[in-house]
Amino acid sequence: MAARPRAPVPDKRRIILDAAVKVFARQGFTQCRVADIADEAGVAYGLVYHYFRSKDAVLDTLFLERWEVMVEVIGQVDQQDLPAREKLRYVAGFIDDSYRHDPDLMKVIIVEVTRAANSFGRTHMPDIQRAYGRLATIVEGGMRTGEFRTAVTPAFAAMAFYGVIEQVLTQWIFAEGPIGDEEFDRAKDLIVETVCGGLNG
Amino acid sequence: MAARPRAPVPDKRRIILDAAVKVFARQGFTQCRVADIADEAGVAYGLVYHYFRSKDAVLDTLFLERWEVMVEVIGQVDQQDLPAREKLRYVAGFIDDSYRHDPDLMKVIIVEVTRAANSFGRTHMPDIQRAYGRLATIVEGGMRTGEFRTAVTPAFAAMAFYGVIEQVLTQWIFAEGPIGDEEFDRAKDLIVETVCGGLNG
DNA sequence: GCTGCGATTGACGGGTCAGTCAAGGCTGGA
DNA sequence: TCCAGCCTTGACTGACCCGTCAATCGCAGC
Repeated sequence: MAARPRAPVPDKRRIILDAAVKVFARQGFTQCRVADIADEAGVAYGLVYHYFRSKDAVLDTLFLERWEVMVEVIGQVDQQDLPAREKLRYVAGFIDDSYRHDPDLMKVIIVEVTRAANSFGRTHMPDIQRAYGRLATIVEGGMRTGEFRTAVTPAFAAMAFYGVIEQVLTQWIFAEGPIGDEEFDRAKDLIVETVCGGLNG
Repeated sequence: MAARPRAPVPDKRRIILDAAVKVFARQGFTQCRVADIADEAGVAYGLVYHYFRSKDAVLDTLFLERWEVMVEVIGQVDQQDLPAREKLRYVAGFIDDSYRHDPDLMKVIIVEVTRAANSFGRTHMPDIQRAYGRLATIVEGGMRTGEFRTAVTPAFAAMAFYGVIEQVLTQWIFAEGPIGDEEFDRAKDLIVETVCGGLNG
């Protein structure tokens, strides 16, 4: 694919997407108006509709852009020759870093999509399931080598693992101030330690 | 408090609340109109505003009604003389049964409140935190007796535990058909087995 | 039967907002 | 310089919906 021939310098489409992340994170998808996105982007109202079919399409684009990267990463981690626990640690670290790098985007993805059972969560269910499936494959590998117990199914373990991660992110989302670097670093380890090690002594 | 002197037989307030659960679960809080609630309840539009200050107040009432019971139960379980793991199992079972008994209500509570970081989740944060706090107390007790490792903090463990439970419910919420009894029964054990036992062999 | 009052009704006001569209701007090629 | 075509603008349309309110209902007590 050749470099895009047009788009002189300011990629308005990108500017609109970035503005939408901010606005969706601040006000929520439903509460915000398309005019808010346009204002945040410093662009006319109608331009949003030049680049996107609808308000929904803006969120769809944001979600897919990031989610597909994540699914890809999970798949690639599983290709590596590593203990399953290390693979999970890498995944937890990736999601953790995603939040650290762009908390607004992750907030939007989690709050407006992966947990929105009546709207975008339903339309993107196949994408979400794909991520679960790949996590389950990692767990399954760990069970095959005897590294993990088989007390629960790989699918259940994957769900639990992802549930813990989302809950950690949710805490951060609800938190008032910014999160410190130490907390980000610690979280990766705690997530894996909890899910793999368990509470029992 | 004496029995309410009025309210001949059909408690319209209750009917409206029950109808709201159905409608909120089916369409989501934002997507549904107050008229939908009134229609579902078989009641005039204005009556909703006779019993509730606003559409928001209907959801607040539904949430608090159930959430306060849950917080109370968690507190009482902790009073019992049981291993911490059994306490957690009881809590998981209670939430599990809550969903089994009234999936629509639990769906509404989770989707529209505990995970709604931009609206009701924020206003009810203190209530939600209270539940976390009580779970953490249970874990802390388990650590004091040596039953649980102290590899993670009680607060983190409580969060992880609750995260797994919510993720299980979320799966059910997203599922198309009804959930079988066996699956409900199995879930309680799997949740505790995962969080307490861990994946490592 | 009459009166008082809470329960109930549903049309309406006022405001909001997604998406459309016609017009104007800008740029690069001829 | 001129033209063609995409980029950009923002007022406008049509629809939607929350909450109000004036009117009506129906029961309880007298």
